Amino acid sequence: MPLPQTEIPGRLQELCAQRGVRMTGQRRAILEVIETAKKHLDASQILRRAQRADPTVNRSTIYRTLQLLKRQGLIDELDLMHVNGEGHYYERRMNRDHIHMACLRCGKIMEFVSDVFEKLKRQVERDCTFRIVVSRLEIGGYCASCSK
Amino acid sequence: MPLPQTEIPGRLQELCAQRGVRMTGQRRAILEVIETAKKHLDASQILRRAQRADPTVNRSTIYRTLQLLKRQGLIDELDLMHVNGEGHYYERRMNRDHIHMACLRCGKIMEFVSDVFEKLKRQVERDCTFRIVVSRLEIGGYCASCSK
DNA sequence: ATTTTGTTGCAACACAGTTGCAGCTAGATG
DNA sequence: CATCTAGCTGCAACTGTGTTGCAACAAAAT
Repeated sequence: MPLPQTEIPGRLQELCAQRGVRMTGQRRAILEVIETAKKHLDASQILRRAQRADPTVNRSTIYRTLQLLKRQGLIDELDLMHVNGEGHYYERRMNRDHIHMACLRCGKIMEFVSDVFEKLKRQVERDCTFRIVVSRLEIGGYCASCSK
Repeated sequence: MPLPQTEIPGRLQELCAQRGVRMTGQRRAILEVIETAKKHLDASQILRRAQRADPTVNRSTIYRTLQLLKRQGLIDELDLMHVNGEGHYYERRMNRDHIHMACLRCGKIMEFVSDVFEKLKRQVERDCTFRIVVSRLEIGGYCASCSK
C-alpha cells in the first residue's frame, strides 16, 4: 500500500516567494504549522497551533491565508467524509495526488497512491475535454480491523 | 462521454418503505423534490421547493431527512468543489457511481461514468483491505469552452 | 380504538467562514 | 537608509449552515 512521499521543509515558503506572495510573520507561522503537521488539520486547529509561534495571529488571517494557498494550488481542501466533524481539513499538496479513505467506525484516515487514479484523470481530460486543476477522491467505509 | 442513467419515479419512496422508514407528508414532499431535480440542490433549495408542495415543512426536517437518506445510502452528498457556494449538494444515488467535474470559470457541473473508476475502487478494496461504503470523486478545472 | 414509537415545528443555539474598515508593515523605489 | 504604497492584519460584527431540546403530534402496530 504505497504512501505519498514527504516534502522538503521550508518548501512552502520558498514556493510563495517564487510566486511573489508577500511574506509576513503570521503567514510564516501558518505555513510552518501546515508543513510540519503529522495529521490533517482544520482551520481552528491551525489557528491554535499558529498562535503558539505568534499569539497575535487572528482567525480571519487563517481563513484568508488558507484561501490564498488554495488559489495558489499549494494546499488541498478535504472533507474526510466528515467522520471527525463538519468543516474542512487541509494538507500540503504533494507531487502525486492521493486518495483519502476514512473509516466510518473508528475514524482512521488512510492515504493511497495509485496509477489507476492517474490513468482515470488522464481519461477524464481526454474523453471530456476538461483541463484538471484540482481533484479530490474521498472514500468512506470500513478499515481492515473494523470490518471484522 | 457516458452519462449516468436516470431512475424510475417513486423509487425513492418505495425503497424507504422496504427499509421500514416511516412515511410522512413532509418526507414525501422532500423525496419528490430530490427525485425530480434536474440539477444538484442544496438544503435551502430543497426546503424552498418542498414548501411548494407542503408549506409547513420546516428547515430542521430538511436536515433531519437528508441525514436519514444519507445513512440509508439513498442519496449522496457533494461539495461540487464549492464553485457555487459553501454547503452541500445532494443527489439521488444511482446504480453506478459517477465523477463530478466543476468548471472553475463558468461553474458548470458535468458528470462522467467510467470503468476505470470502478477498477480503481476495486483496487482500493483489494490493496488496502478496505470495505467501501461511499465514494466521492470531484474534479475542479476548466471545461472545453472555458479552456479556449 | 388505543398505544407505542418515531416525527415535526419551533426557537434557540453552535460553529464555520466572511467582510468593512482603520491601522500597520513588507518590500519596492529612489 | 528613508520614504512610499500596495497589500496584509486584527477587530468586531455579521451571514449562513447545520444541530438540538422539547412539547405536540401522527404513523402504524396492536
